[in-house]
Amino acid sequence: MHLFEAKDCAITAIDLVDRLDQQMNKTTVYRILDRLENSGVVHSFIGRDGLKWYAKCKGCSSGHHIDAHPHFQCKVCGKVDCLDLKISIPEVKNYKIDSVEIFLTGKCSDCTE
Amino acid sequence: MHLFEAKDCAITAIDLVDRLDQQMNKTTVYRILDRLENSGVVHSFIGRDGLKWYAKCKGCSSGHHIDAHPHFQCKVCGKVDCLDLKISIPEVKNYKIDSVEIFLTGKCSDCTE
DNA sequence: ATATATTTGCAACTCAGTTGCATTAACAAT
DNA sequence: ATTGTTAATGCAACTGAGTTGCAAATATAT
Ligand SMILES: [Mn+2]
Ligand SMILES: [Mn+2]
Ligand SMILES: [Zn+2]
Ligand SMILES: [Zn+2]
Repeated sequence: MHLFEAKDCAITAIDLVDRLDQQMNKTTVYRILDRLENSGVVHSFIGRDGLKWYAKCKGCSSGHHIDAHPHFQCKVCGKVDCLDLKISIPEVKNYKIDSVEIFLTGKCSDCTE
Repeated sequence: MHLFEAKDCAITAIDLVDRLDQQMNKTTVYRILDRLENSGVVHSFIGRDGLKWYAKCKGCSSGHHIDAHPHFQCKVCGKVDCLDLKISIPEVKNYKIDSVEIFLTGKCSDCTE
């Protein structure tokens, strides 16, 4: 749909709105993001600040997301990455777990001196 | 500070504001929550909807939170619980991980027929 | 009693995200 | 090409959680 998903790290909705300000309306950006998410092109998650982040999917299809990976935010540069990492959650008594969302924070390699 | 932390599951800030509407102003509720969090009485986290949730701490002290536990939201009743469960995150190359936030969704025991 | 610091109420504000509606662009059928 | 139908966009106004500034009220200290 749109090429602005060439980045391999995540980006906030507002950041996209800002960046595309000259090219399209903010409502349009949000609607395109919705469509991209529904069609399995991007996935979204909520950061510790409550903002919505988007990143491109790998191997998801329309209506079926398989993005169970953790996300990592660097406290120094603020960048958010999708981690290609499988985390297993043990069975929990009295709880039937369907989905897992993991948000890590720390320091990325660029910011480690 | 205030007694409304007798619940053992989590509660949203807006829910508290609503519930205390007759007794105090919403600004006051938010400020008390801030203080309670800073003093280690409650901890907060962001739900999948971007809302802020609060739950009482166990063994945290002023300025030092040790709430590394996962949170679970039931898709049916919407209730959010703190899980007394330790999840280990493996080392990840190029990332120095400081904090871990885990949000699970599924079905709680009350809602399993 | 008086001065000082802390807490509260209120209104106005911020800001990410949404909604309604009119306009435009894309697509099909004739 | 012309008309009709559908989907995509722009714009402005709205929503709702959370914040801020400031004045009024309470509490604490001297
Ligand atoms: Mn991701
Ligand atoms: Mn908790
Ligand atoms: Zn970094
Ligand atoms: Zn339930």
